Amino acid sequence: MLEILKNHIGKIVPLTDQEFGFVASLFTAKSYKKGQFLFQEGEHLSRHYFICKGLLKLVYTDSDAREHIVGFAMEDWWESDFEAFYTQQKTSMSLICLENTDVLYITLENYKKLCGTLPKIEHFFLEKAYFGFIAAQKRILSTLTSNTKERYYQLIERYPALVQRVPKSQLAAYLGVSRETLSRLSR
Amino acid sequence: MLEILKNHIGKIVPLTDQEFGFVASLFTAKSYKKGQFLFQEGEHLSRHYFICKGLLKLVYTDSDAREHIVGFAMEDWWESDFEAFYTQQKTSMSLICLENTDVLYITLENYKKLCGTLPKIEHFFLEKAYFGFIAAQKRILSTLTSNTKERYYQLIERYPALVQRVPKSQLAAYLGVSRETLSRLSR
DNA sequence: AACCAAGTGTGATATACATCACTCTATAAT
DNA sequence: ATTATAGAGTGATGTATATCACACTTGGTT
Repeated sequence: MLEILKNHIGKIVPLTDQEFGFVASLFTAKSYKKGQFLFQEGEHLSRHYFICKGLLKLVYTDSDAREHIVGFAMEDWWESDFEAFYTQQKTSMSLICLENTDVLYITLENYKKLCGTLPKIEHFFLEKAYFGFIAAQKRILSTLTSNTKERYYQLIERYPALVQRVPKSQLAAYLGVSRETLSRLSR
Repeated sequence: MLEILKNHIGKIVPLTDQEFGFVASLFTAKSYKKGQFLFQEGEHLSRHYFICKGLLKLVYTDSDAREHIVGFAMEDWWESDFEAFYTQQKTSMSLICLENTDVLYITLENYKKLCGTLPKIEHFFLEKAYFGFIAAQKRILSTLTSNTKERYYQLIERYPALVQRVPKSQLAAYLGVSRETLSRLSR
């Protein structure tokens, strides 16, 4: 699993073996089964997750117990409740496995140590943050400019592998429409 | 105007006078009148803007010539078409003054020089990027969980000063509803 | 073989919102 | 003083989507 992380980081900031040895020493591997929670709404959260294998959903559950999917995460993605992690508040969302999943996680303490020691890694996370922000802005723009059908086809185009692996009811919860409406789209 | 920037950065990473002198040498001041474009869809963009005074909208215009407001920017905010700036593609959006506006801008070249020289500043931008991402994610969640009326009141609660200064038709273009629907909300 | 749960499709009805058309007001321009 | 213009309110109507109810398929479990 560490090899996956090394390749992933190396695409943006190449690291020497020694540097990566330090990075690796700050991560912990863990596996989860389909249906398990990595964290749950209202908990304290001290981990940022890198997904080596598997598929997850980041979920907000509203007062009527409806699930809204803030995002999916699969191989080579980072995920967490970022506000809760970074500002050390209680989580407002849950991270749940849609498939059996292997992750590497880093604690906030180690994250700070890492960025303080290796500026290259801070640059790596900055780049990740920029592209996360850009992707979020595109999703907002998509809801402003497009109807449900268009948004669904944009999703297929943008993340074809994801759409194959996720039930349509879950895609509906991501797009913000009912599963019935999504089911009727192609007519 | 430089004093505003110094205070702004200093809230996250305190700088010595010498350090800030270097920062300041890489920014350029410029003023715009209400209605002017800082940049326009389809242009090349090499500047990242810090708003010292004024109010702007970041706009995407669709194929039917409808304006969709991706975001507003006012005092103490940073704005640009971030993807275009950072990856040096053509802009897909326009940045337009809603009031007379004073900005400080930094070019991509100077931005890279700055981050390469002063790791503290890279940390500053990382923090800005994180909070930008968190805010975008909250806006997405707001569209998933809430109806128009709720989203409008969330906007008022979150940015009361902004709502005072922006015409309701523009708020409608930000919320993604027609101005008529926004006008009928309170009934 | 029988049963159960998850995922999906679809009909009927209700509702939120868009759209078009018109009006009114306040402010700026002539 | 008169005329534009921007912003905002509102009535009538059409449409996209939510909601409720039920049926069907599939793969796993007893």
